[in-house]
Amino acid sequence: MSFIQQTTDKNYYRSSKQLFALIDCNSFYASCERIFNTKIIKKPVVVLSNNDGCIIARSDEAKELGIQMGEPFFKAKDIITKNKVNVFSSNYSLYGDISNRVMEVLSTFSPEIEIYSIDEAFLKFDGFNEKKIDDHCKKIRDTIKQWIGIPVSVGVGRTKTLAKVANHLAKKNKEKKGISILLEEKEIKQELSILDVKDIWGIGKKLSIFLKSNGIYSAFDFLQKERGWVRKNMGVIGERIVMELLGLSCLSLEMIPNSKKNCCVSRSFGYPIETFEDLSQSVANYATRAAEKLREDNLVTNVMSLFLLTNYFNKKDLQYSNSLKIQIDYLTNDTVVIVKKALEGLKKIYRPGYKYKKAGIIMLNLSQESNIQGLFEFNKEKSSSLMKSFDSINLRYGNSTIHTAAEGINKLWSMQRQKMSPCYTTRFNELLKVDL
DNA sequence: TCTGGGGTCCTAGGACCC
DNA sequence: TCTGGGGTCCTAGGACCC
Repeated sequence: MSFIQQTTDKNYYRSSKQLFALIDCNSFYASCERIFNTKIIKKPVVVLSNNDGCIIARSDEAKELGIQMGEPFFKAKDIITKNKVNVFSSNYSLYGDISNRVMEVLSTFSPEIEIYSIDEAFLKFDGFNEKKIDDHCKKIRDTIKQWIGIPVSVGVGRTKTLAKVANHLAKKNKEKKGISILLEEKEIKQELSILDVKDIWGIGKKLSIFLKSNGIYSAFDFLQKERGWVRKNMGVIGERIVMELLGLSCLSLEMIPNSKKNCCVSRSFGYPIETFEDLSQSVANYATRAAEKLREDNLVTNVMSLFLLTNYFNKKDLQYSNSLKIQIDYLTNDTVVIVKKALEGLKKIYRPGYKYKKAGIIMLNLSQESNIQGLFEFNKEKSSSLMKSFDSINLRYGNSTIHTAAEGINKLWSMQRQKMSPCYTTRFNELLKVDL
């Protein structure tokens, strides 16, 4: 028996009182660039990943030109030049700051908010009069646009997954004007029957290929499958998606962000690098940043993983990749210790004769700093006062004002970001430079 | 020439124990 | 010759997300 047969009588679509709204900023990074550069409004805009490698955000005008998400920049270069597309390197401090402002405004519209990503948040609309929801959504959209200058889409449903579906419709159908409220059973079924399985939240590339090879093309087709089949082939995740699409909420609003379990710092190099010297400078730099990130969140660890790899796109070159798990004898977030351990690890997995493309560090099994106790109290205090000075100097005078000797001075390996906009909202000095 | 970065969760299978 | 079975814990890898 399929899920839908089992559940039709129970009429889940009407049973739940709770409502979720998903607010999603349209082409977020491109929209951020537009706030401070009015000349590019209504013009095609794309934003590139680190190293100006891939296209990671596109304005509607850029989408219409056929530029694909995730497409390598060099492949789209012809279309970009021909159509005078405005191109920006990513400027995460700008986007992060704008995101905080958007979230702050959103939180005035409901006491229950989950910040889901840099450009998305779920709000809970419990106890709202359904007739007034549309007005409320309009107000959200207008306020964010007016106060911050970012266009958003709003989708409302009885589960997070249905709110995602609604948001998808709000974005896709122009006549909806950025708002879609999906609560009526008939309408839900209608929309699910034309929703491609690949567009369901939680179903990615692999699963959608698998589903289509089994004759499942729409979300509605998916709901026709027997429960046992879904469980067997897609595990609990598949089952959960089905329940959510049927209006049975399985995913709750996470108002308090869980503390991070891992923390990764990795970059592709601006140029392929071969020497141990260059590689160790980059690893020292990533380890330094990783330690800083831990201190920002008051976290510590005693285990980390180091990895490095060559460019697998470059078929002519010899390929090598390796990773190493590194244990530290005590919990720490001390830059000096973490850099030292990372470099010791690098010696073990570095092999000469390869052109390295990327390296990174993952801090694992993170726990709260307050957990440090016992034998290492002495070291802890000494280290944390040094690290505090380290962090406050870098905060005041800019990143990497102070750094460990291992990071080196000639950063040949560092990223290329040729088209970056100024950090309008976060770095006064840079703004001055530009204005002058 | 040029192909991102940072996360989460789930599962299968091995190690180990009694 | 014949060599248990069930439980737990850990880890690597795969899938997904933005």
